[in-house]
Amino acid sequence: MATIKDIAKHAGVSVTTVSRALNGYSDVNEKTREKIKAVARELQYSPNLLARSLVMKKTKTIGLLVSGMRIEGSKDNFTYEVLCGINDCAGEKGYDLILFSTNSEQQQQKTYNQLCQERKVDGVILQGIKTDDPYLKEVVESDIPCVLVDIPIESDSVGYVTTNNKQGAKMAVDHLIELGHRQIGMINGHEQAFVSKQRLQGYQEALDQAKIDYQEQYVVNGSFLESEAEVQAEKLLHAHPEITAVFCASDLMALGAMKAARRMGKRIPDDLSVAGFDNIMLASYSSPTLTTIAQDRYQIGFESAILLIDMLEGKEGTHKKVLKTSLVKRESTKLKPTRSFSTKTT
Amino acid sequence: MATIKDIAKHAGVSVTTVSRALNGYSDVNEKTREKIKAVARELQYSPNLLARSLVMKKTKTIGLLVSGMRIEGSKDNFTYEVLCGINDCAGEKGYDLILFSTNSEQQQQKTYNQLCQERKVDGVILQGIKTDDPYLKEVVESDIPCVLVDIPIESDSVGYVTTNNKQGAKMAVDHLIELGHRQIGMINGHEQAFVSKQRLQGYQEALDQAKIDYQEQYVVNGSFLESEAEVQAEKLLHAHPEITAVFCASDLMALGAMKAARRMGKRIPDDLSVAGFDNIMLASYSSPTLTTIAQDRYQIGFESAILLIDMLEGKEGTHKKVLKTSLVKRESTKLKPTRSFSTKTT
DNA sequence: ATTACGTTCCGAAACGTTTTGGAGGATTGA
DNA sequence: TCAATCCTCCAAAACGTTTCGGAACGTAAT
Repeated sequence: MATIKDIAKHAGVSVTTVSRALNGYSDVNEKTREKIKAVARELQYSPNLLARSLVMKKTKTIGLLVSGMRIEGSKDNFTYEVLCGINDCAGEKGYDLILFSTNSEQQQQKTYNQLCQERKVDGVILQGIKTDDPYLKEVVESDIPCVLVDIPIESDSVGYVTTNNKQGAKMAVDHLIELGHRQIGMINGHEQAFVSKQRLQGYQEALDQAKIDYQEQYVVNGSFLESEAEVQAEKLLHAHPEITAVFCASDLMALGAMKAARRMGKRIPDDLSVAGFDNIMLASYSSPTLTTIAQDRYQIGFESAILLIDMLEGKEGTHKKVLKTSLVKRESTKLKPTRSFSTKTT
Repeated sequence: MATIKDIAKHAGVSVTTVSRALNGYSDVNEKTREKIKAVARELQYSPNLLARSLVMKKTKTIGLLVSGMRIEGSKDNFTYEVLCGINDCAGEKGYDLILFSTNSEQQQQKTYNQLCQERKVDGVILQGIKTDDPYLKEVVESDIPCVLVDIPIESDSVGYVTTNNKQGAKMAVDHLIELGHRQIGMINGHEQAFVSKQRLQGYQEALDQAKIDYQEQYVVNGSFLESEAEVQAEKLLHAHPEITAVFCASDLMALGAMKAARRMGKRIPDDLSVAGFDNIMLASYSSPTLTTIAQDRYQIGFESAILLIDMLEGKEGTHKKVLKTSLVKRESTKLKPTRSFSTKTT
């Protein structure tokens, strides 16, 4: 409630002096600075950031544009964990987060630029948008600094953070190959996701390296949905009963695939090995527990915030960060059964 | 970039007229209004909300003070799902959300009032704070409109949304009693949570109604943590081997309890029935799947936002909302085994 | 005595809006 | 014809900051 004017009046100085005193400028006598600080404390003064931002043209605010802020996101926790990372980093560096709800109609009504300019955010982090999202084009054309999660686009004003999806996928498939599998299916996400392309590349590279021919019909799309993966897996396994292992581009889809397999009377991992991607919470609670590629969603968020804030504060350097993955071996993958009775698990 | 002044210049009118035209006032000729709108479109004008808020003393922004915004929150998804609800409702009503990071040091450095006054939020929703949190006192003393999640405090400027915890707990225990159990333990949360008190009341009421004596030593605290619940459950079951069923104040703790029981050689549900509270994702994926009390976290968030916005817009009426729960029967609870071989499941 | 400089302060403009209190002209009613 | 009313429009103040340019004064150097 108390403004800088009130302080000026009480302390018998000008508003200029109050402002400069409170902001630590050197051209104010220490005596009067103390006096001013005392008055400020007494009046419970807290600066009006709106007014400050208006003149400074900085809001110390970063916008968060999340496309998948829905309740279904509860299964994997991608959005939430990324958010935690962003929040922690932003908090450390003195930035506040403002959430843009971009659900349904709003998306059409206000353009990306309008959203950002109205609220005057210093920069933006975008998560969960698809490659064909109308926002994406706006983002790269706009000159508002922004960081994309899982979309590899880089320019003066846009950077990105992602996991090394190709390497991760390759690790998963390598693991299946090591276990003796040669007929390995893949359940991918959808065309509108960069990560899908990259994970497919990793899958192909692993096969290639093991001198296994890539078979297009071994790869189906499950839209990153458990239910859709279930039906696609069933189709796939029916059409190609020779498949003994399947790599899924997400854990959720792996759970769907396991459901399908079980319904078809295939035991996991004895008849079919399944590997996922993400290492979500459920992966360690499902039965059997799921072998998967771990990606650190919290760190993705944290690094995104670091990257953005570095950009905002004019630090030079590359605007991208690619995080490592790791293989988490659990129960859902196993040595391929051979005619000789070798059924030892790894 | 373009301001109201630019539009005024281009359209040959005053800024007053531009403002009034764009905001739909009636004292501007339709012809000139159209002209102004056209110019605004052409210049890609978007209003500076900072400036507007400064003079209007409304920011159309609601603050979100979340205490448990940590990565562990990934297991139950309380925070995330509440957030989704808030976000959706706020989006519908034209409010944006600003996240206050209140981690560690920040908490001491800035008071609740400072946080809110600086950013000039219209109102606040608080989630995950404990009854002994320093913020809580500030909240009730402050006159900034706010809504508390799961803390039943009501006044002119503060309201709350919560689940009917007592009723929910009673339903769970009623269910166990119906299954024939008489020795029923409880693993509660901790003293700093209102919900713990309420769930304990529900437990007691159910026992009371079934004419079962309440035994203090049958109730232990697991701090809402899976690990802590595991050790407390083990102690409890060791000390009182006659217990055949246990009601846990959260699903996470129920999972911990099941782990403990299994390690002690008790089969679930054959030797021990376990019921939880929350109906988190994991409850339907664990094995055995968990009988639990469902509470709608999304709706908690949604209703919180409704309540707050109603308060902000001056709607009269009560400032509280208590949501219903429902019992979800799954595999972890079963008829108490009797001497006669009746082991039919419900 | 004059100049130069350092310290400490302040007035006023600026940021981009909304809103108050009218002004000017056209229309209407008597 | 005069007054009242309506329709359009506008100048200026206000919101709470920061910052530019300089003022006032004292001290040190010449």
